[in-house]
Amino acid sequence: MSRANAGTKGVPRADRELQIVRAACEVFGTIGFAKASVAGIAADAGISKPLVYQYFGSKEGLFSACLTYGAELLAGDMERVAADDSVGLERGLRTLDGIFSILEPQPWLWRLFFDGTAPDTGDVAAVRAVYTDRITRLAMEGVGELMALVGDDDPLDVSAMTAVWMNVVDSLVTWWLDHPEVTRSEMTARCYRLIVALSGAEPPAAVVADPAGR
Amino acid sequence: MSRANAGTKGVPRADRELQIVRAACEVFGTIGFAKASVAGIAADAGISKPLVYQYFGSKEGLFSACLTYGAELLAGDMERVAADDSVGLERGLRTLDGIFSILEPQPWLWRLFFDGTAPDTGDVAAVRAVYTDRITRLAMEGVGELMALVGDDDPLDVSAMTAVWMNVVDSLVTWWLDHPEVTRSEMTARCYRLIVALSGAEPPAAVVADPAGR
DNA sequence: TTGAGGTAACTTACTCGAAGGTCATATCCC
DNA sequence: GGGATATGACCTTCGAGTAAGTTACCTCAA
Repeated sequence: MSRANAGTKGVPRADRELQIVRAACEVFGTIGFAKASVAGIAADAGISKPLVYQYFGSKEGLFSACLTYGAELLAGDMERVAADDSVGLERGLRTLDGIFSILEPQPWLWRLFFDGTAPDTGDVAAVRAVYTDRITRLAMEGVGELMALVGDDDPLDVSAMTAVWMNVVDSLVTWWLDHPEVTRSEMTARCYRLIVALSGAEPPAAVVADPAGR
Repeated sequence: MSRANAGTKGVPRADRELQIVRAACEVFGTIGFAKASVAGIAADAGISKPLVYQYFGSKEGLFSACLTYGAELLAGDMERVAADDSVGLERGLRTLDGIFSILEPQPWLWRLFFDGTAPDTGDVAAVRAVYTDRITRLAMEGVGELMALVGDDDPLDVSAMTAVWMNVVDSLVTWWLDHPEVTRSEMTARCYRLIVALSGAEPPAAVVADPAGR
């Protein structure tokens, strides 16, 4: 008796893992950890549930892998921007544009990181802590520079403003997801205008060719 | 044979419903709809699960009631602020302070509204739509005034900025929850300073007696 | 005044389905 | 044969929702 596709030593483990992780990222990032089912993810990836468990051990293990995959992409890009010599609002804009470029083909990656239904213990928490540290450090560095420019160096103020900044990014991405007809460059231009509107001062405009967004 | 406390016609329905809703708000707002269990909420409220179903019909029905309870409090206060004659950043600050005053004794109410794990269909969606409309209208009105002052009246820009503003509020509240030693008045003063730092321009300072927050 | 019936408040003990996780087995390549 | 890739069928747990019964208060006729 032959089982469908059983034993087909078709795909090397590393490739299969990546394929599963990509499918899982979309599901987790779209409907959240709690609502996602492993069987559904396996079906999306075109394989069976036991294979997921063989490779990732548990639903949490799979989520950890997804978190690592997505966060590494984002944190890497933010560090690249931070290594440039831009400061203040320009750095903020460049960071936003980098995030948009990564999220353009796979917008759900962002929500992976802010998923309130994911476990906050064990391996998942550890992975998240690593990347939260890396990203928060970058954000706080940038926000600190900005606030020093305007003369406020109260550490708690910087802390609160960092939280605000990270949520501003979150809200801009979320808004973008709700307006799929808006392109990445339009979105970056929009962020430029909003920042100008908020701050009054014009930051160097090197990031966007045309602030009107066309 | 006597069942524990069965038939004790202790509490009128309206009182009991309020008691259940309050307990449920805390649970839903703290761990989210998906992770919350009706049995757990019943236990917290000090009653049994079937009573919840008798009064609210389903888990979703209970959540709808919670949403209505919390959103009515918040929307009511925001409308009160909007009815004042403050504009621009001052109105933003007054709105924040009003939100803080409501959330001070029951901070979890805020999360109720932004819970991504709650169903987005049926009664819950309808209730949320009603309050989203009410609150977004107010926010967009305030943000629109502000952006008109700086000469940007692009509707999509106003829409995006409204999303940003609402998430800024969210992030400030969340930051506050993570720093329980900070009092409401300190928090309002902090918001004042952050807004000043962001905008450069000083808004009328009537909301806070001492911007240094002491 | 009393007690019988109606009804609201409340519970224990269950059903049932969905989803996490496991087992035994099949196929293929070296 | 041995190890890697893969699966259908199963077990188990958890939680939403239900059935059926229990107690207490209220009303009203005799």
